[in-house]
Amino acid sequence: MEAFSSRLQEAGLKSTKQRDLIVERFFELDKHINAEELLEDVRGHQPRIGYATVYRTLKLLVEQGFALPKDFGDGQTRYDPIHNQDPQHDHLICVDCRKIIEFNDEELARRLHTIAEGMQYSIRRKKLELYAECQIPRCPNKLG
Amino acid sequence: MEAFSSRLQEAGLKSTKQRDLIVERFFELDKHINAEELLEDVRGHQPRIGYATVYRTLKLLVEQGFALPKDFGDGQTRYDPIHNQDPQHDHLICVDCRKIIEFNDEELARRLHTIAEGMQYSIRRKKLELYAECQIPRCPNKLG
DNA sequence: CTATGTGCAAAGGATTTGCAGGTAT
DNA sequence: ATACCTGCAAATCCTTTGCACATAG
Repeated sequence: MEAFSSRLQEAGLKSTKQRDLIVERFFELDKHINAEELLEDVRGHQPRIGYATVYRTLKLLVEQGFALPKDFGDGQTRYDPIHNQDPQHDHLICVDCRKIIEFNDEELARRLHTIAEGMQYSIRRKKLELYAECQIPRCPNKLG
Repeated sequence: MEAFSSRLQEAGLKSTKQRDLIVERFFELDKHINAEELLEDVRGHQPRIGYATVYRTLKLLVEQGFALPKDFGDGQTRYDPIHNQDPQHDHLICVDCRKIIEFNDEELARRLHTIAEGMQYSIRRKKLELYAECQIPRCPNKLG
């Protein structure tokens, strides 16, 4: 993503082949990935890349507003790529199979805005996760 | 809380003075506390209590449904006591002073229910946090 | 009695940092 | 040239575990 490259330049930071690869793969994979998974993927292209570089690049992406750290309660931080076209979505996590579904709801957004306003606050960002069970009997996603 | 004591007995677990103290203080303090803060408080009463006991007791409280672990992104797990009278609330976190405000909204709850239903899911639990900025000019809570 | 709990210290897992080279600009 | 980056390993932070002793039921 060239938006990221130009942001780097503005900040006086450098473009390196490791960093570029990590960022490229991060956006191509386009899922709620964690550092370990990203490292593994990236090592398929450049085997000598280390943990530190992946963590440092992810932190950079977060600082520059290209990724959002997420904690789904499994002990590791996952990172959600921000494609600047899409509005910020929420998540529904299946309690049975751990599938993560993204959603967006205008009415919900309006309500949250109203709630915050009522308390004299303006929302900067939010975290909304619904942990839910599939209603379909004998759902194919169900584990165990 | 005696509800907790009886739950312990049912599970064949024991009541000890450390455990009782930790649980008592946890509910008295009644805030989004982390293990370290709770340990510190409890050591004011029994200086020899160790980290492990606090962590083990908190885990017990969570397992038995008396506390909810929360991650507000500051690297530590905080625990929210569940007073069985109150319905499960959400949080608004001030991005300036980190104050945590609890809230409840019926219309919001209905909307979330509708959203999940539309995707063929039933909500088991949710995590909703609004990170927001105070609208009051020169808010006294503002840091820095 | 004997299963469960405690305190300590050591282990664990995820993430960060220090350092001695590398390498973009 | 000279910041900035990298890889490695060591360090750090929060949390869990192993173990020998203590204690509740």
